[in-house]
Amino acid sequence: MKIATFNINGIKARLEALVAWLSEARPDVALLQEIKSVDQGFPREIFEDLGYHVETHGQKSFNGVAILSRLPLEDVTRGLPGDATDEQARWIEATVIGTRAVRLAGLYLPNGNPAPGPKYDYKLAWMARMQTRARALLATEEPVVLAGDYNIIAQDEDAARPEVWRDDALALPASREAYRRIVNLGFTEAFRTRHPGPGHYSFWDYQAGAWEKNNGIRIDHLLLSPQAADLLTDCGIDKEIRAREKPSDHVPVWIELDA
DNA sequence: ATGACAATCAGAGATTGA
Repeated sequence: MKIATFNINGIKARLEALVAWLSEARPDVALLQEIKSVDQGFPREIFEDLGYHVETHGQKSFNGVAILSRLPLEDVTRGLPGDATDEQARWIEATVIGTRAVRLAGLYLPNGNPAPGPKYDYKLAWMARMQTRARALLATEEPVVLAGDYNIIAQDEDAARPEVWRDDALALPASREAYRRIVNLGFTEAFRTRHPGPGHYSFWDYQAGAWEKNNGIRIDHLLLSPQAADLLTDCGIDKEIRAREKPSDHVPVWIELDA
């Protein structure tokens, strides 16, 4: 079972690029972030025609997450628990049924800039809520994958120029600590089990020739419960699609599970 | 210190992103 996470930065703007990547990479499941569309505006028929089930949790203009799956999905839930007043669409869960069932969460973690400030407070509060939900999912002792745009540079080696991120919400000590509190519940960060060391990125800014200079950061992650980590056979980043026409500023990160 | 660049909504330019 191949599971990918991809911040597409707008479904309308990314339709052609997304369809092309799906046709080549052929993930069984694609967890999408920043669809920037309401549910009714998501072009679900295009993906259904490609053989995907489509589940969305959208919002007008901003945010929005979706799951595309060639395998059946069950028990779909929308929204991160813990704050009934939170109207931002950043979390969707579903159980995908392969040779065994895997619980998936697709997430778009708040950016948090500028820090300090209300947006940063929201980011840290959101991460505390995510920690609570992650603990509950771990307690099921089933394969669980938490995948998405974490907006977290976990270590300096995850940035080409770590010094410019030092005071940024993506890399501040409090951000990294909040991320580690989630990981340290007992998750395995999939990419680092296969690819240690610097120079691996999942985002390159549109500005100032960041792609051409390989001035990237690695902020898209897949966290695996112990039962999911047991099933991991491969992990990678589809870096090359960043060089195509009209790309997202993020690229897909994927895992292969024996499930 | 600012803006670069892109997407959205709207129909200009503000807002958001990372």
